[in-house]
Amino acid sequence: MNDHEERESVRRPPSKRIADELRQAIESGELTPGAKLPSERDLAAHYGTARNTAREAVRILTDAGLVIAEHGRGAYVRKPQALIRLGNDRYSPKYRDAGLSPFLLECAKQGKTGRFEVLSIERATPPTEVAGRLDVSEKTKSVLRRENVFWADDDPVQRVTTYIPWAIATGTGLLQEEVPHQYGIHGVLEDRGHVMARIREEINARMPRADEARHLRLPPGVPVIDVLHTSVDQKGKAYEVTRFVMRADMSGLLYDVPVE
Amino acid sequence: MNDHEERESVRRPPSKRIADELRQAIESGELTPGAKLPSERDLAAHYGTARNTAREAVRILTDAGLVIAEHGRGAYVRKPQALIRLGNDRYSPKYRDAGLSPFLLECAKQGKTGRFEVLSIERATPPTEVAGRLDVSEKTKSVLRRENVFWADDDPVQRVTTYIPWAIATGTGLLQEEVPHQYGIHGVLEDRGHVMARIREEINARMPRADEARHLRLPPGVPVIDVLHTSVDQKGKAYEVTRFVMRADMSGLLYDVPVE
DNA sequence: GATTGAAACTGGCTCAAGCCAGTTGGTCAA
DNA sequence: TTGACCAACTGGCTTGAGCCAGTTTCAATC
Repeated sequence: MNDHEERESVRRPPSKRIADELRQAIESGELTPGAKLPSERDLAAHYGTARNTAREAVRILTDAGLVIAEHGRGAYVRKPQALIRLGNDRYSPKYRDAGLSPFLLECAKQGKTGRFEVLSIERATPPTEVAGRLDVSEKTKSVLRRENVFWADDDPVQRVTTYIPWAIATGTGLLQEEVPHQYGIHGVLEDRGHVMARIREEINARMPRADEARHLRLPPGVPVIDVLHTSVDQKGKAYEVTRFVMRADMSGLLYDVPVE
Repeated sequence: MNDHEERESVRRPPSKRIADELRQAIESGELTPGAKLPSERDLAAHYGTARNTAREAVRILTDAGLVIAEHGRGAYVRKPQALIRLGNDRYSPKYRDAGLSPFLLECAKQGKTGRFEVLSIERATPPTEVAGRLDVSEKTKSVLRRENVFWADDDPVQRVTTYIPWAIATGTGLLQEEVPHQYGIHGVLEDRGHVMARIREEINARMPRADEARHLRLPPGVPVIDVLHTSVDQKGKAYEVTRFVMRADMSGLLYDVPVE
């Protein structure tokens, strides 16, 4: 649009530029799932390109699974969908007994050095699937969100996002003190008697989002394994939701974890 | 090309028809991995279409992962590559003790009815990865190959291909008698004292081949889980190689199998 | 013999136009 | 009210042209 942008992306072909803008609109929530995209002819007119070019942009999004095109009707933003659902299970708490997180223990078993990098700790509004599990109060809809990247030697292997209801995070004084990395927030909560079981609710393989691909240094076209954990107490009340996103080719670190 | 074909595929667009022919050439082995495809301009001239149409055909194969296009060099048949490698492990022989194959037992657990359909039993030359494991004699390179489709209720879930060295298949009289379906060739060999351990050597997720998609009734774009087993005796000599290809969304039937 | 450089290839991407085939919503007649 | 039909939309696919940017090859030059 302006000089500045053109200089930076001078070689970005128009089809990809249009796709970028549409993708941005989708990922930012401006275009919600189910929303209809402008028709190919409208896109072409709006961006001043041939219809073929606009069509190519839509195709890029279709290939990426963000959009579904219906002959005669239009193109629509797709509801998120897993490529593979591998199954559900529970896993044992024996790793805590060993004094290590499962990830670090697996790294050690495989002769690698595991470490954490904290990307952010902040107050946030949880995504719907997390809010639903956590039963966050409708008024506040507020959680403590922490994002980590886990490394095995020099490879970024896992991205971990943890969500805890804001009331619990403040009520337990989680924010007032240093959180030991090797246990994570999960471990601190457990020390306070909050967590009794951790349920591995969903295991999926899917294509990574742009930021995930960046953090995990993924080449294009490589899928990730996506695991959603919920931590519950004896009464089944959820205190924590954790999402692991990991390089599929490193998932031995995940799947070698013994099943209860 | 001729009247007959045109009547049958009158509505198949040229781009897809070209893609079909190239795919056929690749899957039949006429174009081996690494082979160079004709250039887009040559394809267009050969089929009497615009270059864009030939280009679209190549793109279809690129999207399907069969071909890789290199700017300035050409398009080449890709070497088969796994999308995801999940890991290696061994699994226990306890299912035989239960008198059921793992598949049937899992079906029962999940309240489904499991059954087999035999597609073929024949003498064949094994693919290289199987020949390598089986250590088949260089001269004959001959195995007994059996192909099954496994059903859970009315869903085709698994396709199973079993390879046994021809000498063993004949030596044990496997061909002279009815092979009990619930055990498979593996079970018959075990009865004869041949099989001591079954090693799950590779677990991959990948896109299905055309025939696999057909047998498993897979919609386009859905990946499969691909597991390669090798059965060995005490001395580590391989007697059988089995390949399981299953719907990824039914793989609970596989992954719920306890690990030793 | 080594280096350079141009020509002849390759795929990447776009344009402007057109026809086909589905979907949708309205109009008009029964 | 119901049904048939048509017009205006949608995406699917093709054409034939052109320019760009990589790679390869080979002949001319150093």
